[in-house]
Amino acid sequence: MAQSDTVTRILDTADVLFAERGFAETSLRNITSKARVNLAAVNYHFGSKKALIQAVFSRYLDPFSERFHTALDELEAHYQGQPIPLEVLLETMATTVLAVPAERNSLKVFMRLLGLAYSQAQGHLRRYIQQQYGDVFTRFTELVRKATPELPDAERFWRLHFMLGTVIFTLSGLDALRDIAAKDYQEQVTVRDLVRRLRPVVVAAMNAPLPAAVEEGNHGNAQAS
Amino acid sequence: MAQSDTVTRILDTADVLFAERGFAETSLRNITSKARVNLAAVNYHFGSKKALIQAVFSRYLDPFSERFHTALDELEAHYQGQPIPLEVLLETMATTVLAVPAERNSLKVFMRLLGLAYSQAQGHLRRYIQQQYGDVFTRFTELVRKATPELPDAERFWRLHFMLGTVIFTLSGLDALRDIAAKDYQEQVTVRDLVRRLRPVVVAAMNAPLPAAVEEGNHGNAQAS
DNA sequence: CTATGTTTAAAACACCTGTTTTTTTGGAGG
DNA sequence: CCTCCAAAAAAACAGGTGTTTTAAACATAG
Repeated sequence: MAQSDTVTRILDTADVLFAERGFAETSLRNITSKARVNLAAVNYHFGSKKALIQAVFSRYLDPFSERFHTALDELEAHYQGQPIPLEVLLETMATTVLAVPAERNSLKVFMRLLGLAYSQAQGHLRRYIQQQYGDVFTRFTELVRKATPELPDAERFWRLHFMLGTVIFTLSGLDALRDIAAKDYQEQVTVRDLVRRLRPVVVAAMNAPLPAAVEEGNHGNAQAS
Repeated sequence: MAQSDTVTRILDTADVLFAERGFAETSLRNITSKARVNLAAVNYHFGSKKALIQAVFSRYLDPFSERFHTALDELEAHYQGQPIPLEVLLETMATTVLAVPAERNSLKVFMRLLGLAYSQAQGHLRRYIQQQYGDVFTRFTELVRKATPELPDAERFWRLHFMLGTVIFTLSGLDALRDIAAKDYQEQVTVRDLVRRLRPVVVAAMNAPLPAAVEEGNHGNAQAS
């Protein structure tokens, strides 16, 4: 066996188990026993469980960040300062996202981690991601801004996050949704199929008409927080 | 103190903590100590932690289910067999969702609980919800079906869940998004404001053109699962 | 070969988990 | 008064958690 075969086996197993059961519900003993590796190996090689989770995370985000940067480089070179159409930008992002975990079937882990990063209340994971990979996202949103000049900044911000919610929710809860879909319709969906379905929806959502101006009157559904 | 003040205090504390940290990350000792209630009270009054989680859900879903049924009754009576417009259906749902947790500021809790129910892999919560409240959802989707007759069933199913993801992600992670939004734009958004922004986006997403038919060729982005 | 430093293995550690059992409390009805 | 019983409190239980320590195996350089 190779020198750091243990590290790889831990990462691969953790990857699968995190996706199946979540982070808190997956114990180190679960991981190490399934990976046929000693329990102490995790703390030896990674330092802590939290660091293991980040390592699993980096294995997705590092290649994604790199590939997405070069993909955007190519796009910008091709369009030479002209605004890149929204469809092209979205397509590029989808392609890059799907290309990263193509070898494993663990797009779900990627999405779940992303979802966690946002939903974690104290938000230290969010800040870590923002700090580590924020520049790619900033670059992307800037290109989206040029592609949709008619959209107010705040509106674009929210719509992008609306769509982020759609993608994260759908792909991270894919197994659950697949169960429901399989019961009602016979169809067995693939991720490719889902992306095909997402495309027109996202484009239409981004290009939706602007919301009506705010009314002053309270129509009976006030909500404090 | 009233007789079952303990029960209420447990429920109130539990749903705040569940929403903040998730189910697995929230211990009974966390709940009982913050609620200033004895640890054994949870198992005494609810039977188990799992039953407590379901009780927290019921406190939101029972009133929601009831109100939504009567709201749909009124709509059906008014439209007398004619298809109810999609905008009206969505507006009714939004109104009902916002009406339920109006007394507390816990729409976030509600949304986060729903999101957790979907993302929890083992899915016992999801099955409980489907079993307990499936009929309201089925009734609603049936009305949506009549409102969008041109949409294939599977397509409508997925688009409804896309939008569910948008709403759950946005409202459950509202604090995080508000933080980001407040930093980049000065604006301080309210839930009302967000619903106003969501409306045209959701409508446009549901009415988006159908996706292109599947191509046979592999364009280099195959994805196993 | 012997030393050296890295990786694995086994055991122990301190703590936290949900649940159960035992004990005490505090009012009702007879 | 006293019994009775639901509710609360305190304590114990059995098992699981992440992490650390101690000991053995291993490969590699001198």
